[in-house]
Amino acid sequence: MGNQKLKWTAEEEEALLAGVRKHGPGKWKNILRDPELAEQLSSRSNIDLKVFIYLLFNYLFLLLYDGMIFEALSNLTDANGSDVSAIFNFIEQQRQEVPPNFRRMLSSRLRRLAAQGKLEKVSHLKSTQNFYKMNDNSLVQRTPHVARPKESNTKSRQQTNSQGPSISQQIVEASITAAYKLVEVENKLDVSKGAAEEIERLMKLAEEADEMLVIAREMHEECSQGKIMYLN
DNA sequence: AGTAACATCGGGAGAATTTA
DNA sequence: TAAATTCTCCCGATGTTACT
Repeated sequence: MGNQKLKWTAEEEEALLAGVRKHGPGKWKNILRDPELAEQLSSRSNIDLKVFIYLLFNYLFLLLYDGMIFEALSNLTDANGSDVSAIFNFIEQQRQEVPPNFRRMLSSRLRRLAAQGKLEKVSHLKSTQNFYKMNDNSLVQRTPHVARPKESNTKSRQQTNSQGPSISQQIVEASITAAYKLVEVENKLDVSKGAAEEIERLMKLAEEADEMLVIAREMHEECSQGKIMYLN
Protein backbone atom coordinates (compact mmCIF):
# COMPACT_ATOMS: atom_id res chain seq x y z
CA MET A 1 0.00 0.00 0.00
CA GLY A 2 1.55 3.28 1.05
CA ASN A 3 0.70 6.78 0.03
CA GLN A 4 1.86 8.18 -3.23
CA LYS A 5 3.83 11.18 -2.10
CA LEU A 6 3.47 14.19 -4.27
CA LYS A 7 5.43 17.23 -3.25
CA TRP A 8 3.90 20.56 -3.98
CA THR A 9 5.57 22.17 -6.97
CA ALA A 10 6.02 25.90 -7.42
CA GLU A 11 3.44 25.81 -10.22
CA GLU A 12 0.89 24.15 -7.97
CA GLU A 13 1.51 26.63 -5.18
CA GLU A 14 1.14 29.55 -7.55
CA ALA A 15 -2.03 28.08 -9.00
CA LEU A 16 -3.50 27.53 -5.55
CA LEU A 17 -2.65 31.02 -4.33
CA ALA A 18 -4.05 32.46 -7.54
CA GLY A 19 -7.18 30.41 -6.99
CA VAL A 20 -7.58 31.68 -3.44
CA ARG A 21 -7.21 35.24 -4.65
CA LYS A 22 -9.73 34.69 -7.41
CA HIS A 23 -12.36 32.53 -5.70
CA GLY A 24 -11.61 33.14 -2.06
CA PRO A 25 -10.43 30.72 0.63
CA GLY A 26 -12.66 27.74 1.21
CA LYS A 27 -13.83 27.56 -2.40
CA TRP A 28 -11.65 24.59 -3.12
CA LYS A 29 -14.02 22.95 -5.56
CA ASN A 30 -14.36 26.17 -7.52
CA ILE A 31 -10.59 26.51 -7.63
CA LEU A 32 -10.23 22.97 -8.93
CA ARG A 33 -12.89 23.57 -11.56
CA ASP A 34 -11.36 26.82 -12.73
CA PRO A 35 -10.20 26.17 -16.32
CA GLU A 36 -7.17 28.40 -15.83
CA LEU A 37 -6.01 26.44 -12.78
CA ALA A 38 -7.39 22.95 -13.32
CA GLU A 39 -4.41 21.75 -15.28
CA GLN A 40 -1.82 22.80 -12.69
CA LEU A 41 -3.91 21.35 -9.88
CA SER A 42 -5.05 18.22 -11.70
CA SER A 43 -3.24 15.91 -9.32
CA ARG A 44 -4.67 17.61 -6.22
CA SER A 45 -7.93 17.06 -4.41
CA ASN A 46 -9.91 19.71 -2.57
CA ILE A 47 -8.63 18.12 0.62
CA ASP A 48 -5.06 18.65 -0.55
CA LEU A 49 -5.72 22.34 -1.15
CA LYS A 50 -7.36 22.73 2.22
CA VAL A 51 -4.59 20.95 4.11
CA PHE A 52 -1.92 22.94 2.29
CA ILE A 53 -3.47 26.23 3.34
CA TYR A 54 -4.09 24.91 6.84
CA LEU A 55 -0.45 23.93 7.25
CA LEU A 56 0.71 27.23 5.82
CA PHE A 57 -1.52 28.89 8.38
CA ASN A 58 -0.01 26.90 11.25
CA TYR A 59 3.48 27.62 10.04
CA LEU A 60 2.85 31.33 9.91
CA PHE A 61 1.56 31.30 13.46
CA LEU A 62 4.73 29.64 14.65
CA LEU A 63 6.69 32.35 12.90
CA LEU A 64 4.41 34.89 14.48
CA TYR A 65 5.06 33.76 18.05
CA ASP A 66 8.76 33.20 17.57
CA GLY A 67 9.12 36.60 15.97
CA MET A 68 7.44 38.35 18.85
CA ILE A 69 9.40 36.39 21.46
CA PHE A 70 12.76 37.03 19.85
CA GLU A 71 11.98 40.68 19.43
CA ALA A 72 10.99 40.98 23.08
CA LEU A 73 14.11 39.17 24.27
CA SER A 74 16.36 41.22 22.07
CA ASN A 75 14.95 44.34 23.75
CA LEU A 76 14.84 42.95 27.28
CA THR A 77 18.55 42.64 27.72
CA ASP A 78 18.60 41.49 31.32
CA ALA A 79 21.70 39.35 31.77
CA ASN A 80 19.76 37.03 34.07
CA GLY A 81 17.06 36.51 31.50
CA SER A 82 13.46 37.66 31.40
CA ASP A 83 10.50 35.91 32.96
CA VAL A 84 7.24 35.19 31.18
CA SER A 85 5.60 38.24 32.72
CA ALA A 86 8.29 40.59 31.47
CA ILE A 87 8.08 39.15 27.97
CA PHE A 88 4.30 39.26 28.11
CA ASN A 89 4.32 42.88 29.27
CA PHE A 90 6.72 43.89 26.52
CA ILE A 91 4.58 42.34 23.82
CA GLU A 92 1.42 43.74 25.36
CA GLN A 93 3.00 47.18 25.45
CA GLN A 94 4.00 46.93 21.82
CA ARG A 95 0.73 45.43 20.73
CA GLN A 96 -1.55 47.38 23.04
CA GLU A 97 -3.91 44.41 23.05
CA VAL A 98 -3.28 40.68 22.96
CA PRO A 99 -5.57 37.67 22.75
CA PRO A 100 -7.10 36.54 26.05
CA ASN A 101 -5.18 33.26 26.10
CA PHE A 102 -1.96 34.82 24.86
CA ARG A 103 -0.10 34.44 28.14
CA ARG A 104 -0.68 30.72 28.19
CA MET A 105 0.38 30.33 24.59
CA LEU A 106 3.45 32.46 25.23
CA SER A 107 4.47 30.37 28.21
CA SER A 108 4.08 27.15 26.33
CA ARG A 109 5.97 28.45 23.31
CA LEU A 110 8.82 29.63 25.54
CA ARG A 111 9.12 26.18 27.08
CA ARG A 112 9.13 24.65 23.63
CA LEU A 113 11.86 26.98 22.35
CA ALA A 114 13.92 26.28 25.46
CA ALA A 115 13.49 22.55 24.98
CA GLN A 116 14.70 22.94 21.41
CA GLY A 117 17.71 24.88 22.63
CA LYS A 118 16.72 28.01 20.77
CA LEU A 119 16.38 29.86 24.05
CA GLU A 120 18.26 29.46 27.28
CA LYS A 121 16.18 28.71 30.34
CA VAL A 122 17.58 30.33 33.48
CA SER A 123 16.55 29.12 36.91
CA HIS A 124 16.58 31.48 39.87
CA LEU A 125 16.65 30.19 43.40
CA LYS A 126 14.50 33.03 44.68
CA SER A 127 11.74 32.57 42.16
CA THR A 128 9.55 29.77 40.95
CA GLN A 129 9.25 31.61 37.66
CA ASN A 130 11.26 30.47 34.70
CA PHE A 131 13.50 33.04 33.07
CA TYR A 132 14.54 32.94 29.44
CA LYS A 133 17.20 34.61 27.42
CA MET A 134 18.51 34.36 23.90
CA ASN A 135 21.50 32.19 23.17
CA ASP A 136 23.76 31.50 20.23
CA ASN A 137 21.12 29.26 18.70
CA SER A 138 18.32 31.76 18.93
CA LEU A 139 18.67 32.85 15.35
CA VAL A 140 19.75 29.49 14.05
CA GLN A 141 16.33 28.06 13.73
CA ARG A 142 15.49 24.75 12.22
CA THR A 143 12.24 24.53 10.42
CA PRO A 144 9.33 24.17 12.80
CA HIS A 145 7.85 20.76 13.34
CA VAL A 146 4.97 21.37 11.01
CA ALA A 147 4.78 20.88 7.33
CA ARG A 148 6.15 23.90 5.60
CA PRO A 149 4.28 24.04 2.36
CA LYS A 150 5.83 27.21 0.98
CA GLU A 151 9.17 25.48 0.55
CA SER A 152 8.27 23.30 -2.36
CA ASN A 153 11.71 22.54 -3.73
CA THR A 154 12.87 21.26 -0.41
CA LYS A 155 16.59 21.67 -0.08
CA SER A 156 18.47 19.03 1.77
CA ARG A 157 19.27 19.88 5.36
CA GLN A 158 22.95 19.80 4.55
CA GLN A 159 22.37 22.42 1.91
CA THR A 160 20.45 24.51 4.38
CA ASN A 161 23.20 24.22 6.91
CA SER A 162 25.89 25.02 4.42
CA GLN A 163 24.18 28.33 3.78
CA GLY A 164 24.51 29.09 7.47
CA PRO A 165 21.84 30.60 9.64
CA SER A 166 21.05 33.46 7.33
CA ILE A 167 17.97 32.06 5.64
CA SER A 168 16.38 31.03 8.91
CA GLN A 169 17.33 34.33 10.40
CA GLN A 170 15.78 36.11 7.47
CA ILE A 171 12.58 34.22 8.07
CA VAL A 172 12.63 35.25 11.71
CA GLU A 173 13.30 38.86 10.81
CA ALA A 174 10.56 38.89 8.25
CA SER A 175 8.22 37.36 10.75
CA ILE A 176 8.95 40.03 13.34
CA THR A 177 7.65 42.67 10.99
CA ALA A 178 4.67 40.57 10.01
CA ALA A 179 4.01 39.42 13.55
CA TYR A 180 2.06 42.41 14.76
CA LYS A 181 -0.14 42.33 11.72
CA LEU A 182 -0.76 38.63 12.03
CA VAL A 183 -1.71 38.74 15.70
CA GLU A 184 -4.68 40.87 14.73
CA VAL A 185 -5.82 37.93 12.67
CA GLU A 186 -5.46 35.66 15.63
CA ASN A 187 -7.52 37.96 17.81
CA LYS A 188 -10.37 37.69 15.43
CA LEU A 189 -10.00 33.98 14.88
CA ASP A 190 -11.71 33.51 18.21
CA VAL A 191 -14.80 34.43 16.29
CA SER A 192 -14.61 31.40 14.04
CA LYS A 193 -17.38 32.57 11.77
CA GLY A 194 -15.06 35.11 10.25
CA ALA A 195 -12.18 32.71 9.84
CA ALA A 196 -12.44 32.52 6.06
CA GLU A 197 -12.09 36.27 5.70
CA GLU A 198 -9.19 36.27 8.08
CA ILE A 199 -7.47 33.52 6.16
CA GLU A 200 -7.82 35.64 3.06
CA ARG A 201 -6.14 38.48 4.88
CA LEU A 202 -3.53 36.06 6.12
CA MET A 203 -2.75 35.05 2.57
CA LYS A 204 -2.02 38.67 1.76
CA LEU A 205 0.16 38.98 4.83
CA ALA A 206 1.98 35.84 3.82
CA GLU A 207 2.74 37.48 0.53
CA GLU A 208 4.09 40.50 2.38
CA ALA A 209 6.28 38.20 4.46
CA ASP A 210 7.59 36.63 1.26
CA GLU A 211 8.40 40.05 -0.11
CA MET A 212 10.25 40.92 3.06
CA LEU A 213 12.14 37.69 2.74
CA VAL A 214 13.27 38.67 -0.73
CA ILE A 215 14.47 42.01 0.63
CA ALA A 216 16.22 40.24 3.50
CA ARG A 217 17.93 37.92 1.04
CA GLU A 218 19.17 40.88 -0.98
CA MET A 219 20.46 42.50 2.19
CA HIS A 220 22.20 39.30 3.16
CA GLU A 221 23.90 39.13 -0.22
CA GLU A 222 25.06 42.72 0.12
CA CYS A 223 26.37 42.05 3.61
CA SER A 224 28.12 38.90 2.49
CA GLN A 225 29.95 41.03 -0.06
CA GLY A 226 31.30 43.11 2.78
CA LYS A 227 28.89 46.02 2.58
CA ILE A 228 27.67 47.45 5.88
CA MET A 229 23.96 47.95 6.26
CA TYR A 230 22.10 49.55 9.13
CA LEU A 231 18.67 48.48 10.27
CA ASN A 232 16.34 51.01 11.79
C1' DA B 1 -34.32 16.96 6.47
C1' DG B 2 -30.96 15.54 3.24
C1' DT B 3 -26.82 16.45 0.93
C1' DA B 4 -22.54 18.57 -0.32
C1' DA B 5 -18.65 21.00 1.00
C1' DC B 6 -15.57 22.28 4.37
C1' DA B 7 -12.63 22.38 8.98
C1' DT B 8 -9.95 20.06 12.08
C1' DC B 9 -7.23 16.60 13.91
C1' DG B 10 -4.79 12.13 14.62
C1' DG B 11 -2.10 8.87 12.79
C1' DG B 12 0.45 6.27 9.21
C1' DA B 13 4.12 6.09 5.97
C1' DG B 14 8.03 7.42 2.98
C1' DA B 15 12.01 10.40 2.54
C1' DA B 16 15.76 12.81 4.42
C1' DT B 17 19.00 13.51 7.89
C1' DT B 18 21.59 12.54 12.02
C1' DT B 19 23.94 9.59 15.12
C1' DA B 20 26.58 5.86 16.93
C1' DT C 1 26.64 1.96 7.25
C1' DA C 2 22.64 0.62 9.76
C1' DA C 3 19.53 2.34 13.10
C1' DA C 4 17.18 6.08 15.00
C1' DT C 5 15.11 10.39 14.53
C1' DT C 6 12.92 14.12 12.24
C1' DC C 7 10.44 16.08 8.51
C1' DT C 8 6.92 16.08 5.11
C1' DC C 9 2.90 14.57 3.12
C1' DC C 10 -1.41 12.19 2.77
C1' DC C 11 -5.68 9.73 4.26
C1' DG C 12 -9.66 9.07 6.87
C1' DA C 13 -12.85 10.03 10.65
C1' DT C 14 -15.77 13.20 12.75
C1' DG C 15 -18.21 17.29 13.32
C1' DT C 16 -19.97 21.74 11.41
C1' DT C 17 -21.95 24.78 8.09
C1' DA C 18 -24.37 26.11 3.96
C1' DC C 19 -27.43 25.15 0.48
C1' DT C 20 -31.61 23.10 -1.69
